[in-house]
Amino acid sequence: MATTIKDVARLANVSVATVSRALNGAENILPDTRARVMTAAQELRFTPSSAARSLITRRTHTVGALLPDLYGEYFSELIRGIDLKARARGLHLLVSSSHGDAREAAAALRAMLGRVDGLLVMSPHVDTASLAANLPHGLPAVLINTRLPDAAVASFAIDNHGGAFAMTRHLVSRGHRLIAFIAGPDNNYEAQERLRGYRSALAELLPGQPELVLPGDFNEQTGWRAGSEIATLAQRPTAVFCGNDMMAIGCLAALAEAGVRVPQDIALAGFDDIPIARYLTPPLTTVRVRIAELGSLALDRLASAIENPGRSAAQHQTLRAELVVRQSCMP
Amino acid sequence: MATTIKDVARLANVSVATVSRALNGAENILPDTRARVMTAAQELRFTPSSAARSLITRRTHTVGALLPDLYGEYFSELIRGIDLKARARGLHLLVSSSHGDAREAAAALRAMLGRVDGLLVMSPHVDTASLAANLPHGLPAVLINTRLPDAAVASFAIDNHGGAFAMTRHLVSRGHRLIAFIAGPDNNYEAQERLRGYRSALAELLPGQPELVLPGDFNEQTGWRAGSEIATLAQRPTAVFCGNDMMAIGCLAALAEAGVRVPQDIALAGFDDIPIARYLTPPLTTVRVRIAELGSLALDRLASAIENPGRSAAQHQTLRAELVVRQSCMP
DNA sequence: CAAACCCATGTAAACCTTTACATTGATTTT
DNA sequence: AAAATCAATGTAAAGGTTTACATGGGTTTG
Repeated sequence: MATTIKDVARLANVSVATVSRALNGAENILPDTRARVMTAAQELRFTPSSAARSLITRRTHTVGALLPDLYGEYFSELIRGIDLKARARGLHLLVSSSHGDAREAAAALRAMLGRVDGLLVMSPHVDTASLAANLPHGLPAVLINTRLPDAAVASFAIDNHGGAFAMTRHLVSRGHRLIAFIAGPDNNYEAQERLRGYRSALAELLPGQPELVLPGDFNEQTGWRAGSEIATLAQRPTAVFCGNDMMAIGCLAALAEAGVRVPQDIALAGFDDIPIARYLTPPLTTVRVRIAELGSLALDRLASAIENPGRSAAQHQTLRAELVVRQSCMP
Repeated sequence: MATTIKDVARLANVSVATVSRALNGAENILPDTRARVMTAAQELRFTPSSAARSLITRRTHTVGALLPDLYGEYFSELIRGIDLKARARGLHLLVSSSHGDAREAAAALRAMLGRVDGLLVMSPHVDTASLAANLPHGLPAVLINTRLPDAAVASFAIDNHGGAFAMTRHLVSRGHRLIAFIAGPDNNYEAQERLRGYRSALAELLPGQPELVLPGDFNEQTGWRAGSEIATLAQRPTAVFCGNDMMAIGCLAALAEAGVRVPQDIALAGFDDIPIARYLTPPLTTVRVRIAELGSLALDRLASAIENPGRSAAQHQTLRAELVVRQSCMP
């Protein structure tokens, strides 16, 4: 690290400009000179100071990912998808997470400001989203699963409403009439959309049939709690649709503990199709969301926004969510 | 981003040095002057260029995490633990992953070089580990779950051998004699240690009893494959000890599919105690590894190595792995 | 053969901040 | 009252790289 471009220049008997050109693959340089520079650089184990470089080029070759949390398979998959593409494009990935509220998110965002060429923001909080909208002008950003109607920012989202609607329809078509729904956190956009999908399907397909919504927060524990409650209900529903797979896992455990068999006694469905969903006992019927793909797409869009700062299509793209029927709701 | 410290200085009617001092909380500055600078900075939405700053201070306030993969709950938990502490200390987190082989890892490591103040390296590949040992002199690093006997680098590891030994002993104490083991990847240090623990426990507690080791790679799929094979075995083992929880999940699914009941027909055990382990049906007996804590500890150590470059204790610390008995091996 | 040109390379400015050192004016000491 | 000290602020160098512009030798062209 102590070795600079000057040291290389001295050893190769050229100027620093030539070293820079050789290392960055400029055209107009004698093959012989380039070779000499390369050798010298290798010999000295020279690594250009990225600080100095980005100071002048105004590029950090880093993208920031602002996530609500790093907990569980969902985000694991998302990061995996992002990282995959980031690596392929030679971009570094700066992650930040665990920001409970919008204020923390704002701080995290500000801290990233000079360090990244672009930003991937996934935030369920509506106010955080609006914050992302007043990003420093010119900093490319892509929103993931966030509502931000008229902002000049590209965004990707899962079709949560459509997926939840399809799942509810599927359950209805299987003869279920009383279908419980375990909701996600109130202030979470995805959770809201899924709940809305459940409700509109009920309203359309089973008019007059009451809904049964239990609170949850997307973690196993609240799924477990809801499952225990359902098991003891006087008028027990014949199907439970969980706002995400994690809660379905918790719910499944609670039901098993209470002696309620899935799928014989009750049908169970989740949302996300996290990798282990198919390995549960019984395998979980769920809505497939290509989470890693969501991350990959978002990063690709961000990367092209960085490369062509001009035409930043503030497009919103929705990813279809597809029904995956497994044994957890096949009597 | 176009606004620099000079703009602030002009607006506040002071020199750039004073702005710098005011913003960085130097002592010797008139409260009135400081206030004026703060106001100006806020008004202009000034954010110091981290490139320029780290160019001169030689600090990036960023740590790099080099991970083998970002797949599944294990790494999700690890990153969570790292991120938690990093945030608390005002450090940014640069992640890099998916490096299949040592060459890729080396490239990732080199790319991080100027960008981080320290490095967290988790690599199962022995050759990668040795690579971490010849890091640019002076760059603090902490190794996680990696074998590197005599390097001058701090390291943390789970007591994989002890955990596997304890689990095997537990199974033996429950009366099991033929205990299968589903191994992790060959070239993975953790996998090796766990296998070694299984073997030494067998040798010590059931001398003469043959071992039964099936290949695996730590993913659900190979666990499933091994489970299917076990189900059809002529002389079926009475217990299966999986090298990690992911494979246990796959194995459980395969056994259920084949009509082999857990725990009535066969006992099942895993390793890691990932969050969902307790929510499986039946809840999984496993070895608890405080994964998030492992990450937190490693980051704390790294942070203190960064702050006190002098006394870099190249200590190796082992984290106890503790048995968690749940219903998957209680007949 | 001189002029025009081209190509490889060198020189130096620019990027933005921190900080050692210089300066100033006020306050204390002799 | 002059000298010494001190605190607040200013000046300018330094950090390592890229790149616009300058330079100079060789080649082509008229």
